[in-house]
Amino acid sequence: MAKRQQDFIRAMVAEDMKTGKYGGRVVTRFPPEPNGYLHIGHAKAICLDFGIAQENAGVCHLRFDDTNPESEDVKFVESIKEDVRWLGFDWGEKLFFASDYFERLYDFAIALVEADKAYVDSQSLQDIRRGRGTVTEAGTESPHRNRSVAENLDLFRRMRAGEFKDGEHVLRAKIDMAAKNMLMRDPVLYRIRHARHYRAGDAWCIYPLYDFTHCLSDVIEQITHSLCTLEFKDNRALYDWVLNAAAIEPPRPEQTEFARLNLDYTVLSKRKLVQVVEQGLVDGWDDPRMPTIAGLRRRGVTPEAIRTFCDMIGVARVDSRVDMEKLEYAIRDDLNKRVPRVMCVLRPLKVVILNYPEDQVEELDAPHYPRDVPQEGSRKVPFTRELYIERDDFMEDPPEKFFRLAPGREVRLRHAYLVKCVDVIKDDSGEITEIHCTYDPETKSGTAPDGRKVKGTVHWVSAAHSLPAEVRLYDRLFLKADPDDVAEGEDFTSNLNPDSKVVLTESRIEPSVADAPPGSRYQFERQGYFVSDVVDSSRDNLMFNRTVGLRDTWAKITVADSAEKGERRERGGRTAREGVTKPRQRTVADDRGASPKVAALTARFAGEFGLSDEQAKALAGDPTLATLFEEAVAVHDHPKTIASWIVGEVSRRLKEGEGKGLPFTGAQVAALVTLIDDGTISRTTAKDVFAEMSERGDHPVQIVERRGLRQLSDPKTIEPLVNKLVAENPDKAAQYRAGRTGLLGFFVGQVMKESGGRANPELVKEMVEARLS
RNA sequence: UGCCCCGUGGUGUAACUGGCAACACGUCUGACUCUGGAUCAGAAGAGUCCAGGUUCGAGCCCUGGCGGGGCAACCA
Repeated sequence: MAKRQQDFIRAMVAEDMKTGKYGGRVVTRFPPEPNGYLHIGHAKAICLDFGIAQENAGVCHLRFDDTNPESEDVKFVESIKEDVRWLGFDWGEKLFFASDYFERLYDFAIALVEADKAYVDSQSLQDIRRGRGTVTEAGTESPHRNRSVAENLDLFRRMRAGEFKDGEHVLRAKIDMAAKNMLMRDPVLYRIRHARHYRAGDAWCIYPLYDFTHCLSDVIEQITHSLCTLEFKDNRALYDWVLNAAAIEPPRPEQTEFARLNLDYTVLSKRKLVQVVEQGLVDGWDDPRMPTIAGLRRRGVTPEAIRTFCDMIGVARVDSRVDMEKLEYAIRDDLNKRVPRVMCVLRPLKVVILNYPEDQVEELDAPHYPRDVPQEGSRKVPFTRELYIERDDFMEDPPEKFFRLAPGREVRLRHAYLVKCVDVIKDDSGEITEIHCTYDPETKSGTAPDGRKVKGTVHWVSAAHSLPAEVRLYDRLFLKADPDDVAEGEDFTSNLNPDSKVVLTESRIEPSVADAPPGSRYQFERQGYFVSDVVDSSRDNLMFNRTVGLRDTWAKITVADSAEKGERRERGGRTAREGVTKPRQRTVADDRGASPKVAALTARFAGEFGLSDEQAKALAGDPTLATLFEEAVAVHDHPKTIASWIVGEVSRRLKEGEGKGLPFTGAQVAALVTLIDDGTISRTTAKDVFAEMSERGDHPVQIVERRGLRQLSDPKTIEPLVNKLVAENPDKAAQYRAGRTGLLGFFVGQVMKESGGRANPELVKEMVEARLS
């Protein structure tokens, strides 16, 4: 079974399920603020939140994070619900509103005040800002920071009671005005706003802020995994602080961040989307060029395609920009399998079949799907003397690789006869107005009885029977993959693609589509996927939106040819993150940052023990490590090995342990190194022993004896292992002998694993090399 | 400039506890075809930002650089 590749979040959830951290529960939430429309970036989050719940038999809540009365509205609540449902997700009964928690949040706040962990600040907005300091300078404490609990309580209650005007007071957490993390500099928790809330009405005049609301809402709803985007990374400390302050014990909700989606040639920030709509640069929120769910829907994209796309792009912690091609692939892949084919001529060119009877009409059978799509259905297409074909499908003077119609050439009319161009009619200005052809009545099957081959097939409609239609061709909204890549003084709107919408009003479509309801999707053969517009299209006024074009290798050839004539495109080559390294200048001596004491110690370690400057500095810089090192070298005189163990393994341990200290002494480290030096254990084993030592503080010698970890250095013990492995992997052995020497690692690694890490790796390596040579 | 996060083919993601750098999109061949679509077969393309170090062995561990992003709303 090919297991689906897991992203780091799914791996984490799986781990939590395994360890029973939340007793097997998985509860996620999708928490939009009802102040705008959802876009494809939200779709990624929705697929994650709902997807992970689904996969783990959990639930996902839809929670509106509606704590800002000034920007929120029911209309957004409704559109968000519609979009989530349309995407195919179901929140069941789990529809929540943060505004419904106002009373409970207020109680939490009161408790915080009572615990002296929050206070009412009466400074002006400007003073609060000023007092926060900057990223490089600590903030200053508010003069009101030390108000008594009783006074704070009184003030906060009166804030709620409406005794003050907007901005007169705020409730702030009492944390640390000097915190490196700006969010921890006594963040504002509540503010006064005499504004009507779309849901809570006038019940409140104080409103909680995000950092206070979100984490406690998660607690109220018993969320287990609170997933959000990377820009909330720094907020996590505050999230945890509030939970601690509210005395919420684990298992409790935990926040995990992932990278938001960036898509090529479009923008996905609420602010910018608002801007293009409000400046009238697009035709509203559901303009098919918009990356909004509403826009994509109107464009004809299916929810399945969006979900597939979200699966394809994965989830990670790195900012990235996804190719538009990936979305287009997902759309085509889905539509190919499900939509009927019809013929529509976008830019008509009249064709007269000279030898076809004037008033004859043949109803030709045309299947709705090609052979390779397992769907049934067909329709009749009327064939007559006068037809339209695509202007692009005729060239008077065609290049080599042009397979379509040209003077003297024969092509197949899709689902109909072979026709040959015999004449080209032009008007006074030289514009081609009409093509004259003859047809071969023997070729109704689409093939010629005499076996002659035609390379090209073109689509067509009957001039008399076809229906007029408007077709809108949509393309990427921006000219540049990164719309923000602009010259000084310009903004992203200067990168707008002027041709992102091309309206064709002269198009002709086959009559079979006449009665299909708006929103019907088709593939217009050889063109692309289209949908009849849900708002504009009607029986008498057919209008279609292009969802996405077909893959077009002909277009690629044309582009390539013209590029060949002009300058060659630059290919390959790294531009983005080229790491240029300046030569290192710094030495221990000129290390300005270090205190004199540390510098002296560094110099002593380097001099006395012959350590590298880097190593010496690493040791000297941390008192715990320095002491440990001195203890160890006093017992065992191998400073270099000891130093590398301490700098490498011990320091890592120290970081992971988060200030808990080390359960072992320098003497124990020395003992461990001694075991390595005298060959008692392999280094592989030593790491294992070290792990146990730092877990429980046992003496390495005891660990080795108890677990029987002595190194295997006898070739006779190792040989059978090597032989067995080589016998079991004849193909790999052959590849190795053929020169794929990278496989050495595989063989050595396997033997090491087989021996429980006890084999002497050098010996193993030698033996494997000898055995395979 | 302080703190935090992150650097793997052109793009997005994988790589178990250090052990064959994998998958998808895109690109390029070829086959097939009544859609220059789809499908099928195949290929090219990274030695993992750089420099050191530890190790038999490093994308993964350590040190230092470089590069990108986030944070100074009474927004979320």
